[in-house]
Amino acid sequence: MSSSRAAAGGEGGRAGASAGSRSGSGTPAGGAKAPDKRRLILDAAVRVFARQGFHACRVSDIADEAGVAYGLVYHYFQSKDQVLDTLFLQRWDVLLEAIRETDARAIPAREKLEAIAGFIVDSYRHDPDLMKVIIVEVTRAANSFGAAHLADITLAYGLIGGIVDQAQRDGQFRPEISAEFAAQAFYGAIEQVLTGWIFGVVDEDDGA
Amino acid sequence: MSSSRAAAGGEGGRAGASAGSRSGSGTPAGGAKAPDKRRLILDAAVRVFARQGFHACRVSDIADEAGVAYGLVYHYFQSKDQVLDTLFLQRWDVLLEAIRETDARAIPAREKLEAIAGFIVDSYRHDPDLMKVIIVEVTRAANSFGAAHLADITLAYGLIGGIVDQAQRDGQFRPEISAEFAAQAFYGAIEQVLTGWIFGVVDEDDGA
DNA sequence: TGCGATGTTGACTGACCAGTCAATCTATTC
DNA sequence: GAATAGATTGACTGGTCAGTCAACATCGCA
Repeated sequence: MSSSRAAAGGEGGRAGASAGSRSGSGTPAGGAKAPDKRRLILDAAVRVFARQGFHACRVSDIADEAGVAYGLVYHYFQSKDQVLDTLFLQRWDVLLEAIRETDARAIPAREKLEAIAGFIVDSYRHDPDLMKVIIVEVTRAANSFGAAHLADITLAYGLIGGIVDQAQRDGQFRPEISAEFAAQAFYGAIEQVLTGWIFGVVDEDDGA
Repeated sequence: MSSSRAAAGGEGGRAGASAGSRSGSGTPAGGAKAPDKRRLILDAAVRVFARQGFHACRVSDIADEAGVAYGLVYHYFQSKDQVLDTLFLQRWDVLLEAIRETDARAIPAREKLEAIAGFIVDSYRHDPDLMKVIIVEVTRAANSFGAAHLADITLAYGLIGGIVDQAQRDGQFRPEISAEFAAQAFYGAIEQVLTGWIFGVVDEDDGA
């Protein structure tokens, strides 16, 4: 479910304005024919982006890493940007869904936030490269991809803010600081800790 | 004092390897002759970087904004990178000094952290463009400039961590989570809130 | 006033790389 | 076993910019 939706979401941003002109788009429309190479390219891109960074790498690096020809990347994706867009949307949808699901549970707000933090940390432990790419190249890249996906990113803050807001009305949380401020600080703290792990400036122990 | 020190720190990173070949380097050595144009270029760069982003802008944009010829940028700076390096180092030194000074005061650790957060927020209020550039283009740009200045950035985390560590020994703070973890989360929360202000996803009220 | 040093100019070059495209290969269908 | 459609290839193009450089302007000093 999530993969098809994420793959379809290709408004992109930068790059050409000639979208949706050809037949389909990413996935070869109806007949599920060649999911192999497309997936291969995405997985290779994660590794290359994580290793060299999005801007520092060339499309040929991705093709080489995937073991396919240069042109094939453009057979499955409209642009280099769209490869990253796809990776991001795919994962971000999962995160948003996890937040919504957590929020729906009948547990104290504090535990909800702990669950969300735990989910993000688990995502990192499960696939560090992918999380590195998403955080470093999108979430924290406010001038490039962060701007293109600002709405999606802000949605996550909003959901977290909603949890805090509700808890403040219930009297679970103190009302001194605004919910959206708290949400921002909460998310920022998690992301910074992950960034610390990613770049090895702190080693991985917990506490929260 | 701080400007001359910051201007001198020019190991840089990327770009050419032909450093320090010509006479002096940045500031025209001994005789304080033309501080005008150099400062003009730095100020223009702040505006351009804040508006367009470092990667998206051209060196000619900086020159135009400053009202000087293209080549003059290269008279005062070895590379486009070095312009940003200079801006960063200049401001970061001020921050590090503020943290050290705060730490030296005989006040509770909680107040120290509040003072540091306040200093960063004040820096933003005083010159939002400069803080935007430093946060967006350096501090959060872990793959490009963040990597080049990792040592400086980590130094700040270390100083904050030191405050927490001391407070844990004193019994002021609980020892459950490691000091470096706390420092990372503390700094991340501040930076994320500022980022929220910078990109207008949250409006500016306080609470902490 | 003349001369070296320093400041200032902007056209030009060289490298880099995203994206194109025509050709080739590999099913699948009738 | 042709014919069609999609998959795959990689050499090539076009545009973009960082950085260079040779010429010109201005300043300070003897």
